[in-house]
Amino acid sequence: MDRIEECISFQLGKAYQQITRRAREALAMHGITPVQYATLCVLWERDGLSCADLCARLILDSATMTGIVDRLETAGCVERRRGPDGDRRLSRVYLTASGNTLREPLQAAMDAMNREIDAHLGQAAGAVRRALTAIGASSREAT
Amino acid sequence: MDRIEECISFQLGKAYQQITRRAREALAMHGITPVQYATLCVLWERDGLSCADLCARLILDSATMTGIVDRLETAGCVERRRGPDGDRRLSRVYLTASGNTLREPLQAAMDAMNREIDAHLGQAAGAVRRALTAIGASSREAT
DNA sequence: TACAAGATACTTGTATGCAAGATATATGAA
DNA sequence: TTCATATATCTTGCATACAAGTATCTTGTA
Repeated sequence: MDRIEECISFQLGKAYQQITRRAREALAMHGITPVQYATLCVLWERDGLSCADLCARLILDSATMTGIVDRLETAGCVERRRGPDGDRRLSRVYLTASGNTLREPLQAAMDAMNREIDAHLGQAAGAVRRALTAIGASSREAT
Repeated sequence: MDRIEECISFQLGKAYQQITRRAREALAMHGITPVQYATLCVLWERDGLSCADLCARLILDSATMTGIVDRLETAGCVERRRGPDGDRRLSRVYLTASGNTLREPLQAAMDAMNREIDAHLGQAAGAVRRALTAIGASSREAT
């Protein structure tokens, strides 16, 4: 394990870097970043989630989530609402009309990219997906 | 591809996030970050490289490299030297005694982690490594 | 030689990502 | 009721990561 290029942690990081770069380019014309897309994705599936819900789903720190929602709100894609009735600590995140309009083009772009990666992997795609999911889940419950 | 968890780009990102977290914990006692370790790794193999050499090897932006070398220099692991003889644009990065002392414990910690990941992947390790390397290399030359 | 073009490192601005802590709110026990 | 504790979000500080631009130096060419 002398050369850094032979470390699986390095290989994983560079693969991630490359995919992120391509996603950034694919989404740039809409002014959305990859992480912002992931956040919108969860909201398209179920609107009005709290920041804590989004953090759990996207496996992100609450400090990171605050900034992401801040920028999505500034961009006019979502808005925070703190219900005067419910728990006033919670700030629920709701899609705006603009946020919903982005769904079709963004999902089309990202689906195309993900399909391309799968095609690139060929028969190994299933094994790679299982391996990545296993690594991602490993010892997260042990924390 | 409705749920973000099913996108390979998301799975890749979360696997990377998990590995980075473990590497950060393994290196924290030495005050070194994962990227700083990768930089030292390259220098242990060949000392006195320029920033451009390090950028090419680690596939990083020169702006990122400046900050990493800054912090390694502040930590006393390396020092920059601009030869009065050679190309004065170049600033070569040299390991200090302290930087060399870190080699054994850091490589031991990271080798153990990488072996653990490989063991976790089992028979799929080879295919996963090849897939990650292929993704990492894809269309980088096309830029 | 003198200048255009390229290379090298650095700076600035923005966006994650996490650690640590602050603030406001809710909830349970005494 | 009242206070300790827990929760949800936000703030601050630091470390990547990249885009865009700057300053300095080198080199090829007229």
